[in-house]
Amino acid sequence: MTSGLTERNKQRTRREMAEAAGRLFLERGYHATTVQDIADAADVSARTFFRYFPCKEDVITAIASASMDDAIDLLGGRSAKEPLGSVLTAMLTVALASVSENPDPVRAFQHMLRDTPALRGRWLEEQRKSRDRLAEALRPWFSDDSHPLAPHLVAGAAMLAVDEVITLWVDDRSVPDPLSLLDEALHILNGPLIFPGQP
Amino acid sequence: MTSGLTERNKQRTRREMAEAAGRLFLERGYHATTVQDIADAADVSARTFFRYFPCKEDVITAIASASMDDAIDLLGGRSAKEPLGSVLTAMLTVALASVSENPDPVRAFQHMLRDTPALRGRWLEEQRKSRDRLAEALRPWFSDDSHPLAPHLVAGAAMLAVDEVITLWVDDRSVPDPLSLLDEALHILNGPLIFPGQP
DNA sequence: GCAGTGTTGGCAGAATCTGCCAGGTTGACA
DNA sequence: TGTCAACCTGGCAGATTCTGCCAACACTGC
Repeated sequence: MTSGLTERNKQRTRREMAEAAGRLFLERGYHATTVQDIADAADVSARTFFRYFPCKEDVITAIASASMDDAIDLLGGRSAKEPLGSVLTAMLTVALASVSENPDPVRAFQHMLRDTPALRGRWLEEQRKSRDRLAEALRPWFSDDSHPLAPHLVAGAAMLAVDEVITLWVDDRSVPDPLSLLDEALHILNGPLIFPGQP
Repeated sequence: MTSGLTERNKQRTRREMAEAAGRLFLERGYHATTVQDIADAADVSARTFFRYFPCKEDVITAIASASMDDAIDLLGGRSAKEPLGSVLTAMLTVALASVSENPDPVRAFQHMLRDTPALRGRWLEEQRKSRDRLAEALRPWFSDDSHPLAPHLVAGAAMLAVDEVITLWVDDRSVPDPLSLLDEALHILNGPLIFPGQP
């Protein structure tokens, strides 16, 4: 059963390890945190850690996927008759919600990511997976005779906008509101950006 | 001296290690290849390997950066008076050159990458760095009063097109020519893709 | 309750990565 | 050409990451 005690215990253990890892990485850095430290903080053995995550780096993906998953799930409840632009902006607003709500922890986390190549790679890979899932979720908004790359390009453009907005926002404290910046980015992407003369 | 014997020996050692690693990864897989194997194939000690690359995964970046670097360097010799579209297509043609010229090794390498999360992360990180370098190289094509995100979004869109084209090409052997597919992707990105109604 | 399945912990061992030092090679100068 | 300083290399010890194995325990379904 998916709602049995065993399953709930596993989810709890997984969540506790991910939270402990995120906290310890922020406190003392990735390399200064051993798997034993994370296991101790989550009150399990180091051997159990590797049963939940293939390697130490992978614990970051449990954190990375969470935010985007909520946003992508939102598309399932939307009708394909709504304009693509509305559902995209609604989804990206959800994706940026945690950024607007508690900016300081997000900034610290992004700085930690930037300074840790081992984690950055996994983070980017998780982003890449979210891009593919988003493309799949957007398929109902495209007709059968549209180009096979179209959903992937739209999904990629959306993820690109979020990525660049966050990148700018993390280092520039004068950026007032990530959401309005995102809106500007989306409208630039919507215009003729490769061949400026040809609309 | 940058042209001394010592420097040339170092470059040769680095190249031999990268080539040996790429060959061994393809032959027997990433995890089945130890650093000792790579060092033996390049005729150095394992200790020396870690003097050239911070970790085993990083040997892949020496291969990843090469292709895009040539393409981006091409922008330095172009005038900012040329249309953005022309220089972008010229650059991306260079970037896809090795794909068109020897497709089979590139396909095998991409499959190996896809099946090896540890390498995929580093590959994506190198792609992300190339994106930033490309955005910087594109700056002359943007006026001072254009949006600060504009070069980054154009660079990101270009890299996105290449990425999705290669992803489709790797698995679908019916794709005739990656270059014409790239052209289609660029024109889709150039159109109103987020808000289809508003050009 | 009881058998069956699945999860956990501990241990041994391989592989990755680092600090350290001794020995050899290279490059600059006389 | 000879000498010295700087650098590169190899080897070793040790910490950490990650895996295979087995026994003990907890949960599930009857």
